[in-house]
Amino acid sequence: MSVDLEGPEPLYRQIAAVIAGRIKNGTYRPNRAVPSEAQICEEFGVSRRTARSAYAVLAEQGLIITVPGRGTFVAPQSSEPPAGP
Amino acid sequence: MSVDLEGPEPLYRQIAAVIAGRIKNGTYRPNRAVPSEAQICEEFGVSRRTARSAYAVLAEQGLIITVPGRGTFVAPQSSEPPAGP
Amino acid sequence: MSVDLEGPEPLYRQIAAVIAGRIKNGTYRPNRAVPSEAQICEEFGVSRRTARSAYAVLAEQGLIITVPGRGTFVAPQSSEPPAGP
Amino acid sequence: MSVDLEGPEPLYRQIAAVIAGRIKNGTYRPNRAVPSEAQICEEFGVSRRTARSAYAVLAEQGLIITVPGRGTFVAPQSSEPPAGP
DNA sequence: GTGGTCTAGACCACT
DNA sequence: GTGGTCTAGACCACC
Repeated sequence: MSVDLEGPEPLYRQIAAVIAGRIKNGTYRPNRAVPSEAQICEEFGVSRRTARSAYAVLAEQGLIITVPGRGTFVAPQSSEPPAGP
Repeated sequence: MSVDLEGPEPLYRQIAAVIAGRIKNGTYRPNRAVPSEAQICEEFGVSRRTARSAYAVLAEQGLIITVPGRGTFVAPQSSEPPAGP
Repeated sequence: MSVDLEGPEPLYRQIAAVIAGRIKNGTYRPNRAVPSEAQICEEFGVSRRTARSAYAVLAEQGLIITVPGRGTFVAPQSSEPPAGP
Repeated sequence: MSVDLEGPEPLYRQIAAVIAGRIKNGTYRPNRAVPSEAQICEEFGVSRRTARSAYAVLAEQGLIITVPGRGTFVAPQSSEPPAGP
């Protein structure tokens, strides 16, 4: 769940992977908020720039959507929902 | 740990061998950075071109990987890790 | 250019009318910024909510457009431009 | 060909539009370099951050491709070539 | 020389 | 509070 500051993988990609994992395992659920950019800065100890880059990756993958002034949310039908019928 | 300026072995191969040795004996560990090209230039007193050639050899052997904008790193499962279970 | 705190007209409408006047007489020109919400607060001594309400009126009239992260601007071809051909 | 620093459109989008126009009208031709990020900074008087954002837009549209250490280039079959058979 | 990554800070509208 | 935009600076590998 943590990132490797000294590893070869860019920080923003590591963070994106961590958040993507939480979305896929149901920690963050569809139509619910993911941590704000500021919270990402705190949790991973990175600048806002890096936090935004991480979320840009996830948005490009369609996993999250951002709403100016409101926040960032897990996309409605992202990947595999944690529970079926 | 030094190089032989007058021997038959090309400088860049001598340097590559030194670095490979440090990787194999655990001085440089998997997923951690090796010295930057600039640091190689300083340590061995060589040009940047020579430093690059040395790292090209190591990359071809799969010992290191380079990541644009982040640096050069020891490959994840390179050769023998310094400590077992 | 001032507002009437005791009159029947809501503050935000009075402010909207003042700004609309400045747009129409060319004080604020097309594609140029109008005062930020914070500046409206200062100039008229109102709360941010009131400033926002005033600008909401102008946006509804098509006189201004807002761009997240950049500011608020006079619409491209708003009403009567100050100078003809 | 210039940008409006005070207009509502974000700078990076204005720059992206200018470069896209030059690609479409043949000023910049397929498989040829577009201005480097540094040149964009100079020509439009913006920071490198803004220059990169502009090129990110064009890359997303498939108009350009970037090659680390080499430069940025017009994509091979971008849009309408300026001359037919 | 090139682009890729990262930091620390700012101001804006929006809720 | 939120995200969107922008600046000024840095270090890195790559050519």
